[in-house]
Amino acid sequence: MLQLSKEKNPPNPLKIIGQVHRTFARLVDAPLRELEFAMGQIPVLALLNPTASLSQAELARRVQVEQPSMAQMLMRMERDGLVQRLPDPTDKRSRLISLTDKARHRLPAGRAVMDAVKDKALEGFSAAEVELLASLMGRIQVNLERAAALADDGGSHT
Amino acid sequence: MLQLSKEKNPPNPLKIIGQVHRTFARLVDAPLRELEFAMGQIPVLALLNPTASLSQAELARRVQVEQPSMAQMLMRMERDGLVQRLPDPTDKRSRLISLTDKARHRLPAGRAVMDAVKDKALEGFSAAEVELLASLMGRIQVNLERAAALADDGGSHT
DNA sequence: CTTATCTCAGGGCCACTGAGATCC
DNA sequence: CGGATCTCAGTGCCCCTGAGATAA
Repeated sequence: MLQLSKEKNPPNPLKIIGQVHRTFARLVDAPLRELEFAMGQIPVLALLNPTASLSQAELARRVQVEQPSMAQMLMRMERDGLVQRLPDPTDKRSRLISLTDKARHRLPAGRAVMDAVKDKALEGFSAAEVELLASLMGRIQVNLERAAALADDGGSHT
Repeated sequence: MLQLSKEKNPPNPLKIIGQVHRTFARLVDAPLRELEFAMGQIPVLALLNPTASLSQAELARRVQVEQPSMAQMLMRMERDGLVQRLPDPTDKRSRLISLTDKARHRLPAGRAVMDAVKDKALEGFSAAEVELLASLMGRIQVNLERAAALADDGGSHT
């Protein structure tokens, strides 16, 4: 049971990625909550910033979420006065989503929260290391998205 | 406003970490579901594997979750026949959690699912790159946990 | 009495599937 | 008609706080 050998288990980056994500989320949650933001909303807010008007379907595509998931999130955001949905003059099915003044004013503070925790996370990293990390993570994301695409339309043909 | 320059925005690894985590979760979710596992349960199963008996509080500490969160997760796992709670003979408050045969039998398959997607994610990575990535991520996790600890007990004394 | 363990109650977020209405 | 857009209804998972019961 001693296992003195220097833990030769191959390191598992995916595992640590999960932990980092959760810890980051926990740190960012409370301060964002005070701005009436939630972490998952930040990408949506960024897409609409400052005066863009996108449809629900378009937002879902960009954030890579199913449409009902996006609908639900926009409901919460509308409830909290962050976005408004205006009828699309060119397509009666669709409504165009845009930021409210409130969201526009608070978004910088939200970004600041995210950045502050990000900076803490990257403390002690050189610019080169940050770039290297981003590059490695980017490759992983590409790999996973390819696998996800295959699972979607390639998994059914047999 | 054109910003033709090749997006010189400093790369943000934390952002990509979130995306990777979500994509990974989506890929792993369906196959795990068939084994009646959920992704968040894997760490718990691993801690109990193969014949450990831990208390709810201990599990919560190890997985870094609040106790009621762990209680709820264990409820789902007990409902699905993955764990059992036996009275702790030495402490009448506590119950000791352990794996059922079913969970023990299926855990290897669950691990295989995780590993397969992990391998896809790391396709094209050299062993050195994997190790490097794990090391960088490990440093981030240390930084974030330090920040979390400060936020907990250091944030109240002023 | 203080502390630890667990339960109960309630809330919030994020994500999904399936079924339908409406409009292009 | 086929396809796109959005809504509605129902599920599931994971996480949290706050308030209590009970035992160490």
